[in-house]
Amino acid sequence: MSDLTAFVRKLQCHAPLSPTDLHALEEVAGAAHHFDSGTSFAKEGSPADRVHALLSGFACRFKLLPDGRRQITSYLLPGDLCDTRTFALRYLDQSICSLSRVEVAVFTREQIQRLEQSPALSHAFACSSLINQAIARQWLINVGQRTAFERLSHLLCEVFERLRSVGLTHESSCELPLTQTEIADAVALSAVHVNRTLMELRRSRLVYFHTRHLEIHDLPGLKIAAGFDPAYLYCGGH
Amino acid sequence: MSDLTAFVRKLQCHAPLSPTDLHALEEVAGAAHHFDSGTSFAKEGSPADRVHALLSGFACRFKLLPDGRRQITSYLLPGDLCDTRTFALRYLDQSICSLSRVEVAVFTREQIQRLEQSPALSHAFACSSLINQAIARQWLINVGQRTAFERLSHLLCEVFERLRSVGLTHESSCELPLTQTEIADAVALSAVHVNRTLMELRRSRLVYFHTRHLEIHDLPGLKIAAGFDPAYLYCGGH
DNA sequence: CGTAAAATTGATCTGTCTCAACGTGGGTGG
DNA sequence: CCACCCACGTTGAGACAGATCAATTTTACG
Repeated sequence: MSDLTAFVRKLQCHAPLSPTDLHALEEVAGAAHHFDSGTSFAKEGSPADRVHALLSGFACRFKLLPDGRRQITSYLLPGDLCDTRTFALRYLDQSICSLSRVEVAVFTREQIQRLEQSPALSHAFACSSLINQAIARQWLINVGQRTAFERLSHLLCEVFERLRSVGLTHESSCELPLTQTEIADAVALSAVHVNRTLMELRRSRLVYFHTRHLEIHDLPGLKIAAGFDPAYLYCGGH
Repeated sequence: MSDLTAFVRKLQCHAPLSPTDLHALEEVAGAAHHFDSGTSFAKEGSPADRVHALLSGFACRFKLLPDGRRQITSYLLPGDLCDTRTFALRYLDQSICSLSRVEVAVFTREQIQRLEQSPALSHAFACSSLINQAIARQWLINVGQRTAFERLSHLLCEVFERLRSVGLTHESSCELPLTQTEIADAVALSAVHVNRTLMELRRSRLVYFHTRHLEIHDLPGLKIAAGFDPAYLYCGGH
């Protein structure tokens, strides 16, 4: 039996789930799949016949350019769900790859249809999709307009808030199983410059990131440096 | 009575619409709204109680940073539709602003619900949302990984294909009512550099853009320069 | 026509990249 | 349990794509 805590907690940010809803989710989620770090469990060009929910660990969507440049277009954190309307298109336009050991619930079209008969679940799925779109737009703003320092600050604020909404932070720290290269490909900087900028964040006494562990020393300061407004994450509640 | 041609044509790329569907659309679209260039007809922070479809003209979503930097996060071209699930969230996270004189159909929640009772329309709306998401991801890749020359090439390829799918191109030219500044804020370059790069595209005999009119002299060459793969636009058909 | 917005061009500056070397820590096999 | 190894992180120096600043020209439009 897999642990749906993060997933359920995230959905409950958007709509109160009835015991029936919870039961339906549990039944359908069934046995979760486990994948090691670095596994592409959804592949660009393959049929769009499954929807994934990440139960634990980190994953990402990305695209490779022919010459090797890579852009990570989103991080999937515990509780995150792919768009339930994916079935409308024939094939996936991007791969999803685990960045750590992950636990993934896989839903078929029929299962999603069944779940969406519950207004609460249907509403929560819709919110989830819209928020993912808002996050994607924020990433575009990040990469398009912000300096390296602001960019990293913003990304760290966002990830911290998203993890907090599913209970995966302590007071002001969290696990962040990402290499500096994986951060670099998300914010569109070189790994070298990410390293230098993380140093600068440390020197500014805002953030300390080491061995996949993030400590935020001054969250208000970090938010100001980033120009971070958490409204788009709708973590507050219904 | 407003002209739904572009909108209908776009939906028909995704699902064959029955006469009943067409009739329902026409009835509901009713009188379109007209706005002059530079009008924000949907405002960040305002209640998400309407869905817009652009019938003619150009518009964009954007976000301003406090110090004036602006990122355009998407262009809305004739036939484009905002996500029909917008109602799931309380307020809009971005403004939509016309870039030319536009004609906009406005739908209420009830109208969308009625339309979505048709499986064909519901499917077409879902496709539309997913394609908009794919476009947003392409823009992130564009801004994150491509050089100025590739970036502009890619944007022009994309816009040209999108306009072509709604019949708004001639053999190899189209109207593009955008200033170089508006292009600059979409691809995250300075207006000066957009200008220089457009010159370079011209010198390369790929593209000639002048007085809001785009002529593509070598579409295959432009696609290669851009690394453009139109699959994500699903313009082909069902 | 006159005027303001948009496009064009040149000169200079800078944030970030690239290349290259070196440090470090955790896992593996002997 | 030690030694090696490899991925990851760190640091320095130099290069460059694109930004910025500042004219000047062209275009759109009342």
